[in-house]
Amino acid sequence: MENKYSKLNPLRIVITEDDAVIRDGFKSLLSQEESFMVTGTYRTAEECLADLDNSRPDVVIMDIELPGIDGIEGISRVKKQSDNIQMLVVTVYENDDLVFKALCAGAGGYLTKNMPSHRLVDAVKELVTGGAPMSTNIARMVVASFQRNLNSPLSARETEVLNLLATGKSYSVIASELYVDKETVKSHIKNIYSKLEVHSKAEALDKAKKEKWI
Amino acid sequence: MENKYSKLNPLRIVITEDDAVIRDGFKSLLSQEESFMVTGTYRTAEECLADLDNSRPDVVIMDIELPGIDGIEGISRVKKQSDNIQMLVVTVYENDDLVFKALCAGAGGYLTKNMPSHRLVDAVKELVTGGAPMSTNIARMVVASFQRNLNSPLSARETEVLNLLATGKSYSVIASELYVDKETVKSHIKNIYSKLEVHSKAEALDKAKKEKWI
DNA sequence: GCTTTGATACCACAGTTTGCGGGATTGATG
DNA sequence: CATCAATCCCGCAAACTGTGGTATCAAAGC
Repeated sequence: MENKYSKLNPLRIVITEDDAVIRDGFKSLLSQEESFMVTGTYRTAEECLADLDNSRPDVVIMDIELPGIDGIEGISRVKKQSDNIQMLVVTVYENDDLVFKALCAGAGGYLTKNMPSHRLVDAVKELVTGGAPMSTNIARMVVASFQRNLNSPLSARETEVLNLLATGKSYSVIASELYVDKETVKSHIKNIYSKLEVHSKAEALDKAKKEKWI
Repeated sequence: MENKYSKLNPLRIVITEDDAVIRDGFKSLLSQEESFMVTGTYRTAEECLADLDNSRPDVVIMDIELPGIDGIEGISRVKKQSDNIQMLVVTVYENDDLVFKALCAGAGGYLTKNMPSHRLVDAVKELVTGGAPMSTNIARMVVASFQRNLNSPLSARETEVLNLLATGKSYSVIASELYVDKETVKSHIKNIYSKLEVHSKAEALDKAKKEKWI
C-alpha cells in the first residue's frame, strides 16, 4: 500500500463514533500518517451514510453502539452502497453475537478499544493490503467458531448422515450418496434421534448445531 | 505467558515437519527463546503421535503435507488425545479448503511459510495467550467466509425463509415462526425455486450456499 | 470369552410434507 | 401504471417421515 497511496493521493478514511473524545483521538492519530487523510468524522451512521458521496472513503472506521441505526446495520448499508469500501469495527463489545453479526454484515476487521493506539494505524494498513486485522481475543473467537465439539455422542457415520440431512437431502438421496440402503439411513436417523432425545429432523439439527457436533 | 513459563518450567513445543532443513530451522529459532523448549521433532504425524506421552507438548507445530497421515488428520488425532494441546499449522498451502479443514480439525493458528522468521516465535506466544495467529491472507479468508454475497436474487423475506428451510424445519413450522400462513411459505418457496432455477429443497440450499446467498 | 456398540438391512403403516398446477390481493417502488 | 414483494387460497399425486419391530456381522471394550 505504501506505493499506492501518498500525500498527494492519500488513503481516505472516515470515522463514525459517537464519543467525541475517541473520535478526535482517532482522527489525530490517523492524521499523523502522511499517506492517510481523514475525510469525514460522524456521530451517527446516518450522517456517515448521507455524506458518503462527499467523503468517498477507502476505509470506514465504525463503532457498534451508536445512536439511531447501529453499527451492524451501518456496515450493511455502506457495503450495499459500495462494496469496495473496507469496514473496520472498533468497539468495546467483544460479545460473540455482535462479532459474528458484524463480520457477516461485511466488516473486514474488528478491534476492541483496549488496543495500544498505534495498533489502529497498523490495522488500517493491514486492511487495505488484503488482511483482516483483529484483536487477539476476536481472532480466537473466530477460529473457535470453526471447531467441533470433540465429545459428540454420535458415531462418525451418524455425524455424516446428520450433516447430509442438514443439506436438505431426503433419506433416499443420502442413501445413494453413501452407497447404502435407504433403510440403513433410516436406522441411523432413528439412532441419532434416540441419542439426542429428539423426534424430528429440525430438533436434531438444532441440538447438534448448538452443541457443535456437526 | 511470560510469568507462566520460564527457563525452569518452559513452554514445551514439538515440531512435525517432513523437510529436515525447515524442521531444524524452526527448532533453532524457537530454542533461542529462554522460556521455550523443543521437546520433540518428527518427520511424520505418526511419529509425533506415538511420542506424545514422552514429549508432553503445550504446543504442536504441524505441517499439512506429510508422508503417511496428513496434517489435518494429525491435528484431529492429537486433539482427541488431549484437547488442551494448542495446534499451530505452518505450511505453504493457502488453499481455502485446507485452511478450513485444518481449523475445523482443531488448529488454533495457521501460518504460511513465507512469513518473516520472528513471526513464528510471536505466533507461539500469541497462541498460548489465547490468540489465534494467522497470516494476513489466511485471516482474510477466514473473515471472508462469514460474508454474504450482496448480489443475491432473493428478497429479504425469501432469504429468511430459505435460512429456516436450512434448519430442517417444515413449511408449517416455518409459517408459524414467521407468523404467516403455510400457503405464504409455499409461495415464497415456489418463487425461490423459480429464481434459483431448482426443483427441490436440497438443490436450493446447495446453490444458495455455494453462492453465499444464505 | 462375553457384551456392547456400530453399521448394515428389512417390513409395515399412518400421517405429513412436498412440489407443482392454477389463481388472487395489497402495498411499495420505480 | 407496471412490476415486484408479500400475503393468502385450492387441489392433488407422489414422496417423505417417524415409529414400531427385527436381524446379522464385525469390531471394540471389559
